[in-house]
Amino acid sequence: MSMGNNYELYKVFYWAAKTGSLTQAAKALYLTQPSVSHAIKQLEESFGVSLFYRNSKGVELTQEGMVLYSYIEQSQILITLAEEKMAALKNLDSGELRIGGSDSLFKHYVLPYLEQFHKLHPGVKLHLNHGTTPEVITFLKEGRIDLGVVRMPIVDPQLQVTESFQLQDCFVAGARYAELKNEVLTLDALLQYPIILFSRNSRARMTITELFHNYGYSIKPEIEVGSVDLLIEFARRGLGISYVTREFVSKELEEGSLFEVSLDIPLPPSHVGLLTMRNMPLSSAAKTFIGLVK
Amino acid sequence: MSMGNNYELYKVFYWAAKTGSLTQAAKALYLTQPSVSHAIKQLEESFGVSLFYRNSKGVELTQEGMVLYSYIEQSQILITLAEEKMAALKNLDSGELRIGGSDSLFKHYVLPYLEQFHKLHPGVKLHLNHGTTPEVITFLKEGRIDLGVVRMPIVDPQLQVTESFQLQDCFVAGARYAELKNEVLTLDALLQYPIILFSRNSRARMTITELFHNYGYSIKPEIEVGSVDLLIEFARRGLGISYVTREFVSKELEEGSLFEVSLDIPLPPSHVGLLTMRNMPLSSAAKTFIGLVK
DNA sequence: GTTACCCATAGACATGGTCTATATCTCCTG
DNA sequence: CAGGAGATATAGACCATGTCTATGGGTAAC
Repeated sequence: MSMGNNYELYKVFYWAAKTGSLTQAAKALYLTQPSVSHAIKQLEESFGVSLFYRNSKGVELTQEGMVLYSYIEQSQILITLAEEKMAALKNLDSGELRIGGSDSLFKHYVLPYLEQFHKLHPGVKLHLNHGTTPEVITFLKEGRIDLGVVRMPIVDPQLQVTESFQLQDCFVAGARYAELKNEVLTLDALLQYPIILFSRNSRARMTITELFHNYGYSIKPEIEVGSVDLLIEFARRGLGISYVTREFVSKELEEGSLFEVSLDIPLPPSHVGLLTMRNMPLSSAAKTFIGLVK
Repeated sequence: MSMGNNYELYKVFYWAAKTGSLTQAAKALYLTQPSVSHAIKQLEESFGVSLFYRNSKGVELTQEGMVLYSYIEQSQILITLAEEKMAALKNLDSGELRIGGSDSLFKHYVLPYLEQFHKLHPGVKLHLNHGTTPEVITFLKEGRIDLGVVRMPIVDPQLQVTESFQLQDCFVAGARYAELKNEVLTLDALLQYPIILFSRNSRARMTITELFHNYGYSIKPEIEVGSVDLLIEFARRGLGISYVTREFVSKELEEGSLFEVSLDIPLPPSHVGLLTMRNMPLSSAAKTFIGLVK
């Protein structure tokens, strides 16, 4: 009575019962007939019960064998489904990809990659969770997202950071300030104009504030807004000069509804990073997506 | 991509996921922690996917691991149920016993054993299929019954016969023929009385016919009936002398409503045999029942 | 009678699962 | 901050056991 069989035996039993032949079962399992015979015997001895009638045509389940089969069949089917499902997850025929980040980064930066990814792997469900950088980091640590897309720099020993893309922030203005189009302004000159900045707690805002401070100036916005779309819109309507990421206004720059205001100092580039948990395995979907971005 | 894992790995995975700890899983499976660690790693490599996050407190399922677990959990539960069920069948806490035979043998011979068996193993369902000897043999060969209870002799190479009990056939009469009570009749004398026999195709009928034939007589019944009950009833009512199995009329003999008619020749005993298929494994229930009878 | 197809058995062999020993990491505690 | 407790990972040795080949026996069909 050593209950607790090697579960491998059930696989053999399943095929023997299903095919009604130890020989056929052996072929299905890429084994030899004696191996199957031996396996069935082991099961029978462990249960102390005969599972098959042996006859010249093959084997047939006994009453007890049928009882066992009724359980094992379901069990084996589930395992087969599990293996298929795992293969699907691996091949990205299925599964999900959960990304966290800010709306503007999603819209202007992540979207094309997502489209590409979705085209390649339409079976993978996409979940976008928007939030601020600290929120995204929390999501990551709670396992609610697979990766985060945020502005650099991030310093957190638990996080793996992949700097993936460089963005260039700049000042832009609309037709109202057309006279600045071919000028190169000093900081002092710039500050004569009304400035529109992103709200106080954003990384871009902190960066530009610090930069001006280093040059001995203090930048105080006329207008503060909470979304990149508003930064763009206000600049277009001539309410002031907006500090935005150049890549996010490429359309407006092309069509001429906005132009870049040149300065006599270089503005620091900002980096976008992909955040993942360090020492945590990535899902196939996340791995593939990151590969796509790089 | 060598899909087709050793199913034993799923058992390990199940316990690791269930306990949230490789160490605990190892204890549950009577393995060491490195063995479990190794097993999980094999699964992960075969799927090309991480199944667990490892942390200092133990392990936690990844998204993919959860998917796998949702299948494997059911599968393992089914296997556990299967093993419990098989143990129950072995212990005769469950299962069924299917016996074929004639109604009279059931009533007069098998019943006490069935009662005893049922008392010992109330979980085993009993199925009685009545039929003639050839029918019972057919049932056996078709696997519709586990064993048959019939009169001997049976000659069939496919059948295993266990002679289990000896019955003595005899002639009995009722009050109407009270004058024979202390007589010892010759066959000749007996044949002066009306004889009641079982129907033509029964083994008892053939036996007695042949016996008389060997002594140079021909026995021709006044009345032929199709059941033992009628044989008894007719004799009691004085319609003639019935040839019955003594053990089947023990009650009537005791209470005096019938008495045995002695003859000057010995009547051959008849044997009841338990029939099973030769070279076919017996269910636990059948094995136990046969043991009980012997 | 003979062929062909089953399953059972025996015994040799080698794969691979399991072990011990050790490393590494994290968390918690004094 | 050092050190202990407890978690998993790794390396390497060993031997159990699963698998094979070879063979036997039985039955059905031609």
